[in-house]
Amino acid sequence: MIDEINKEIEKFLSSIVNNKKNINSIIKKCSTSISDDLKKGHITSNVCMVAASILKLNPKNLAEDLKTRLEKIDRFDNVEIAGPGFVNISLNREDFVSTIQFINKNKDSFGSSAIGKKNKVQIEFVSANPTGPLHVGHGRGAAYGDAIGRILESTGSIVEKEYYVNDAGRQIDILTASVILRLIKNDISNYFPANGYKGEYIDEIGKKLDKKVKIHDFKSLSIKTSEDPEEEIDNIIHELEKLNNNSWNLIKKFSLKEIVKSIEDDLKAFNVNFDKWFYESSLGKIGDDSSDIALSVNKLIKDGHAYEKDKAIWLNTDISGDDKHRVLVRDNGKATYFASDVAYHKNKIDRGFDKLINVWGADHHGYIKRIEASIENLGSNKNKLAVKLVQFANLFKDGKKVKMSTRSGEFFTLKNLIEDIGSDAARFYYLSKQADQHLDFDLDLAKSDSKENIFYYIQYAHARIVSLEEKALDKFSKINRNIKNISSGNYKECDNLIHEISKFPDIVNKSANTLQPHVIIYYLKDLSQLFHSFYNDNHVLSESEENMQSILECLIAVKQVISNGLNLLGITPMQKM
RNA sequence: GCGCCUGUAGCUCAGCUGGAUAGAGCAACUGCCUUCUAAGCAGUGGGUCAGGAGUUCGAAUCUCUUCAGGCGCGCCA
Repeated sequence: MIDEINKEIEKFLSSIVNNKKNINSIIKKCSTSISDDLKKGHITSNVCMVAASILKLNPKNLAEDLKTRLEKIDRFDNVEIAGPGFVNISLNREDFVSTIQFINKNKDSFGSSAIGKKNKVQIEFVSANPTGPLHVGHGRGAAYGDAIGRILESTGSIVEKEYYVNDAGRQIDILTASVILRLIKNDISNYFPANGYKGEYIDEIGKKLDKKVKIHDFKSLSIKTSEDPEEEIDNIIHELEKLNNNSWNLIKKFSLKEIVKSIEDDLKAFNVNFDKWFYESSLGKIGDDSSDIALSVNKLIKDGHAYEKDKAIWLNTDISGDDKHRVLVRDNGKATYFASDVAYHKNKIDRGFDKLINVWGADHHGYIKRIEASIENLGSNKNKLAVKLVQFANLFKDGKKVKMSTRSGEFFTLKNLIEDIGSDAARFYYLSKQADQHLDFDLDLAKSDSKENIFYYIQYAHARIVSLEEKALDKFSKINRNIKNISSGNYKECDNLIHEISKFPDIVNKSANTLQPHVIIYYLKDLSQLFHSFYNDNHVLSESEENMQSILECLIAVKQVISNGLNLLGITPMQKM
């Protein structure tokens, strides 16, 4: 329908403007869309105001001309000029109402589109270090990355979701040392380094360890304490590796596997599934010329973007406006984490994605420019990469902020959260605010049974419709669904609802274009509000059979839209409450 | 010091590719359950959109600036 109007607008513009360029810039700037409120007609356009400002003409005169053109089309009931020059169009009733049948015919696919043009999009998210369970901070990134994955997929992109496992760094050595030290703690008088991982999960891993792994050798560990805790733990790692290299490697491999598995399980419980788990270690070592990491660094050197200085290798990041050059290979010959990341991004680009989306914690924003520089320097376009920052979420319980400290091993894990309020409510609240802004996550609110709890407010609308359907079937045993009485105008109480559900595809597209799932939440809240209001004003089951046939057809469409919206957020609609 | 983000009703937030009277929920006050789920509905009050300047037919939205808050600025990961 809007396409048809747009065509008419184009015809109109070419009848008053000669300059093709002007026409295009007007079309690009103006918007013709479903009106926010029925008082403004079904469809509204600001094209006359935009055209007026570019052409230096009077917007109201333009609107008059456009109005006379549009009035000739009999699918429109009424065309009005409002405010400074808006053109508001009312469709004829049959067209307006037809959206109900359209929804009920398309069911789950209503709202989906092809605007993604089958572009291959890769979303990398969570990617928490595999050194312990996911905590509530990771949950937000998980909910966000997964939701935009679903939204992009439904709007026609081909999405691959990936978790980057940092298994190559020093953190994994610390993890391994922590497991061993806990296992032999009685033999070395309970010693434990300040920077080791202390959570219970460390003991759990130890308990599961295969009996064939010999920990006996480690008992002879001599501890060199140090002022610098980093140095101290490095010494311990070095000693342990020396005592029994074979067992060290086995324990390391096992610990990593256990943690990755537990992360995967937690994410599954959170309704988040990855297509690929990419291991940093698969990028190889800098000393191996055939490894991804060496190939990347060598290419950068060869192309003149990286250079040696003070025995280290630096990347020139000027191209992205980074404030200084960054080290790829340290003066001791070891590659930095950044070098791995450069290789990883090269790997992603080589896999042929049209778009890369990185979901990062907001504390990494200083890292964006150097990655962009590396992408440009590797001969690709930095616009292929979109980094979406996710701010930390503060957790509130009993009105108080929950303190979290990774160091002490005391933190609210994602698993705790899911057990406490459920995966659906957790996802909902994570997504209820723009991702790059601070979120206060109120656990009490998420469990409360008031209207303030929007999660239940929306679910309640869905459940109420399910219940109405059942009750109506009980009453009439069979319902011949049709929209005759709505279509004829005999029954108009649903009009607000019909108008609202017709907005849904636009909302999904907006959410996809801006990568903001929260617009769907706010939309669902508005739709639910209209439904609850309708529900209170109209006693559906006491309507005539003919009215009820139409009403149910409409409410089933409303239910479908709520369900589709929730599904895009990875949330299961409730059938009953 | 530099960079990024934020400042909208008492509170928590929408609205921000410029557009019609700036919206919701909570809190306060007032109504609505012998009928479909009251986890609901209807109503009242509440705003110099942090301050200032600019761009224009039009600014919460764009630009500059001041103030306030958050975060980041390693040969850590």
